[in-house]
Amino acid sequence: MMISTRGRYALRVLIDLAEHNTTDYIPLRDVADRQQISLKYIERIMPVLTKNGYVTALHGKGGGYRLEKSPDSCLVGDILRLTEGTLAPVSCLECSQPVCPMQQNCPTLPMWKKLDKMINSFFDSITLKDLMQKKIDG
Amino acid sequence: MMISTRGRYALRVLIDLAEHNTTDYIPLRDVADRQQISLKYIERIMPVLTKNGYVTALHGKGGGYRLEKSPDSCLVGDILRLTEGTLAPVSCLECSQPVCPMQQNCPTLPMWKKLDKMINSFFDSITLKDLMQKKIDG
DNA sequence: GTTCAACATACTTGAACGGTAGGTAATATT
DNA sequence: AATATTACCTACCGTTCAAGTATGTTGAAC
Repeated sequence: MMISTRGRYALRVLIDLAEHNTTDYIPLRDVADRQQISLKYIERIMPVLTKNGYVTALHGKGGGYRLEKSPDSCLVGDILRLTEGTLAPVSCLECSQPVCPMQQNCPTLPMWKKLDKMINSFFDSITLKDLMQKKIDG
Repeated sequence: MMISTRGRYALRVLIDLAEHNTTDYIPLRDVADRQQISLKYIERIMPVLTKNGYVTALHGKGGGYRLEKSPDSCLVGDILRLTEGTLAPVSCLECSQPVCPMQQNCPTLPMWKKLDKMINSFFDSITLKDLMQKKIDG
């Protein structure tokens, strides 16, 4: 599996925040209920979105999260890379992995690289707004 | 990770067999040495390629494997689906998984479906011969 | 100062990956 | 016939990761 629940949940939370956008802060409890996602699990994913300016968080009563960017300026690719770490379809392409001994003349490596580029530019061509407007035809 | 060593090794073994193609059978030992792949591990991957007509196997002394199809008739997509089981980039798309409760109006599902199609047709547009001729530009 | 919410840390459970070990079946050579 | 060689089969193993729980601590509003 290339894209885990981390990235998928993050997208759904951001969309949910956008759809219920007010000047108020929205408690994650509400989002989790609507999206049927474990609250405690998604709680651990949110800080990375806060630190990168996608949302602001407010502690305490009346607190919660508020979307800080307009949905049409949020690239799905950026959000996924942030939450997933990498979108590489094979471990050969991850810098964390030890270098493959066959890398120099591996006949398949160019194919993985090309796919990796395809995947990244696919996600970079889609914004949160596109998803909300169901502009993507599966 | 979407594509594990199973599929990647299978491709490399088939290419290796094609590159050393003779009328003889080639012992997997030789391929494993050249490709620096664990013999015992790849041994377990081969039978699915035998059963699907990609290679014929001969037991005993002088035995081994022989490629049965021409490299330009072997689609990378077929080989990967055979060895990996599925190329689905998210678990939502796997029929083995329980159905997602939000599936009906999930705003992200069409995107995953579109990506899935993209990935499958990408691999279906590449043959073993293309890989051997390094026709893919990463 | 109590309540509510974000944030932090540790732990758990299950599955998968990537392999190893040992044995059996089939074929060729001697 | 015996032996060597090779594919094939089954079981096991160690590590990592996904996904989620549990239990707090910090910060803000009332």
